[in-house]
Amino acid sequence: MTNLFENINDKNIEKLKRILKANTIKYPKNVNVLSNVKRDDFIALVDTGTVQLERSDYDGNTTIIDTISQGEIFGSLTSAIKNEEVSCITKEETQITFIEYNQITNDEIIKTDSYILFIKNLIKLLSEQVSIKNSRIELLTQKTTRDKLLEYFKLQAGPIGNKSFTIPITFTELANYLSVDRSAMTREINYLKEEGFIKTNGRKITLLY
Amino acid sequence: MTNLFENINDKNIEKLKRILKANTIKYPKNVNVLSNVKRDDFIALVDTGTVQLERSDYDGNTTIIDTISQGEIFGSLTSAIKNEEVSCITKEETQITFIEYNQITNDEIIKTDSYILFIKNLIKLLSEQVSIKNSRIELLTQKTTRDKLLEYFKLQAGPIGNKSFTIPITFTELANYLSVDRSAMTREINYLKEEGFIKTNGRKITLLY
DNA sequence: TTTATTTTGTTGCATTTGCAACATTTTACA
DNA sequence: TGTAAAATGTTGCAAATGCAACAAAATAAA
Repeated sequence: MTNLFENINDKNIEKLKRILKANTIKYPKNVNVLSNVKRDDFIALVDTGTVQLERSDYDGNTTIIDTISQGEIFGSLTSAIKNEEVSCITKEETQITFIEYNQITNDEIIKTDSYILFIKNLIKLLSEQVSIKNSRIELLTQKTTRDKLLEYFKLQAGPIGNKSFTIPITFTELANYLSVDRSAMTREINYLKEEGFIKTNGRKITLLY
Repeated sequence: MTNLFENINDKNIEKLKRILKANTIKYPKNVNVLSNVKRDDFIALVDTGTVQLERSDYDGNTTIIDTISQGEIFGSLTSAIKNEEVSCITKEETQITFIEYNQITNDEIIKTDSYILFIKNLIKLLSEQVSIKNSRIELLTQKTTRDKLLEYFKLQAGPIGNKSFTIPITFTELANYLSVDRSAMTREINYLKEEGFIKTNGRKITLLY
């Protein structure tokens, strides 16, 4: 995942932030960030920490739409956060830098040396977001839990097709990510084991096909 | 939806395209575009027509990952098209302009007058793509077909909350978009009608709540 | 206009899945 | 280290859903 200030040295990062009128704020754990920032179109960069875009159903269930980690961006331009039911919660102590969309092409910034690099990073970052979301859509459009799991395993195995890998999230989070019931997912994993498709050891999965 | 060359006059568009070494190709209906373009990272702009990113299952089922219309972009940076099973099919006669990612910041282009406008459009376009995909993810993560439909209706009703609207796609396409079985979706729509939640007249939906 | 193609409507049935309601294990943290 | 919180494991059951297999209606194409 590309970092917004990749290949730019600290001094120039500070300069860019100043000219962009970037606003850096530190939040404690479990705070709704959006309540503070429902203003203009902006890009929010997670400097440190993690935030999650969550939707709460009428019956209290929570679905995670997106998890944004260090170096990644979110914002009113990219998110369905105009939607009131979506909230943006810090999962740990998190520092966020806000940049107004209109500042990205202000008169001063476009004369700055590291501007081109910054723009290139931003475009790459956004492109990666689209790509990641396409992957998730591919998972979510699978009809059965089994198909979702097998497709997820295929993604984890990577283009080389490793037979063994450790999933980077808990099974509870995976169920949420795939939008299936956790117990039903566990059951399906057991079926896959019984039928000899996979072996598991904690979060380590080994494909047997 | 923002157009990549919005607010740029024809003469400057031509100039930009030339400096970007943009490559414009015309395709007939029902052609796989990607077979021609598996090279470097690129952005593909649909000048006219429509293309669809599709995934074909082992058992022949087709799921539409994305539909790209006039003025919109797709490309190896944004799509999961590195994945071999995803193909990109023209749905009508379609003209596409290809721009290599690295050209977006070439030496000549950054001195061009309309460059800033172009970059701003590109960033906005990419942001909109992320937003659209977030919406679809919101739909797909709904647990039941009923919830998917109601959420889709809510999106169609818009922020003002119109009670009546005509869905812009066929029910067959909607079922595909929501990743549910079409006949099961029809059944659920009937239940919604019986229970007095909605009225329908062809593709016109009226919300009664 | 006639023909072909696509979309829509309908229903029975087997399967999948969510849900509830637990026990158990692991991890986080005071 | 002890305790609270989170994650994992398990199972019965009702409900939701995919699938197959049609017929009919609406559109598009020749």
